[in-house]
Amino acid sequence: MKTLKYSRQRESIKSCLMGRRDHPTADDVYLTIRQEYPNISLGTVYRNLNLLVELGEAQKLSFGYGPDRFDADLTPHYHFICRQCGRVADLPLMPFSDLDCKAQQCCDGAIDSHLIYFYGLCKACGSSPAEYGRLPKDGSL
Amino acid sequence: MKTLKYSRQRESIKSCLMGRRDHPTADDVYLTIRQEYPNISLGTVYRNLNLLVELGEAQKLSFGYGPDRFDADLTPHYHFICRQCGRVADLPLMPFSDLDCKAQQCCDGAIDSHLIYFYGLCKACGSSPAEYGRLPKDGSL
DNA sequence: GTCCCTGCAAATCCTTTGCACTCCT
DNA sequence: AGGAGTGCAAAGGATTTGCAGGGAC
Repeated sequence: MKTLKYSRQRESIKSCLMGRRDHPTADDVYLTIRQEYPNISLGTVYRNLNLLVELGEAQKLSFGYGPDRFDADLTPHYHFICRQCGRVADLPLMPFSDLDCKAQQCCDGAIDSHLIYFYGLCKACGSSPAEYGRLPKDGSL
Repeated sequence: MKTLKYSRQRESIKSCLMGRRDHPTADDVYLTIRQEYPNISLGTVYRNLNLLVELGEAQKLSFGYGPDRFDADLTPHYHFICRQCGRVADLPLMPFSDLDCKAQQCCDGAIDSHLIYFYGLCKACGSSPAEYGRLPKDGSL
């Protein structure tokens, strides 16, 4: 088992992530941290974000559109993803505290957590559905 | 709006996906289809899998470990992912038919579906947790 | 004939990794 | 001193895309 050693960069990444309610990508975090530590590298950001996830201090959100997002908000909440513009929004309600227990009953392994993603069209996109529902190619996630 | 035109490849990809209960990656599908159409290209497989998803005839599963998976089983069921070995298993129970409605109440957009991922350690991995819970580097997903 | 679809290869995007060096402890 | 963490750059993996030719309608 490895021993964790303090690093300013990790501390900064952690507090950056905890301080925002949007769902930043690794690159978003990188751009922010760079204001304080201009020499930090994207690799370091990835390494530390992954570490935070492994330590259970953050969640990684992968919902199928664009790069992964990170979320330090560990209170029960779920996410809504717009199929068209890719926007990610919190859904504050529904603390399904017994969901893991229910799932456990039909599962061989030991469940410790779950993630729920809701998909649809956000208000802005609902009136103008794209062909096939394809996402735009620009980075407007 | 584009008009769809028939193609043998798309038909084969679709029936391949509908015929299997595992959760194949694009490459898995590619390797299978190649037995029937040795000249098919991976790009075509990706194009058609994405098309099937856009048409609502398949789901793309992105849960944060390894490449995306595809699933043509649209009946209500959720997935369990082993944090250590990356195995993906169906959880047959829990048809939360009212979940979208509940979520709709705290959401601006128009929800049309949801995906639930349960995480934990599968039976085989449960007895030997990895350091930090890191996944193995080999492709054993 | 027109336009969609394909195969191929190159390009792109995201993420991880090797290495030499630095910073904690 | 020892070893974990960093910056940099290169590598890696997954997915998309441009283009010329082939197939559906």
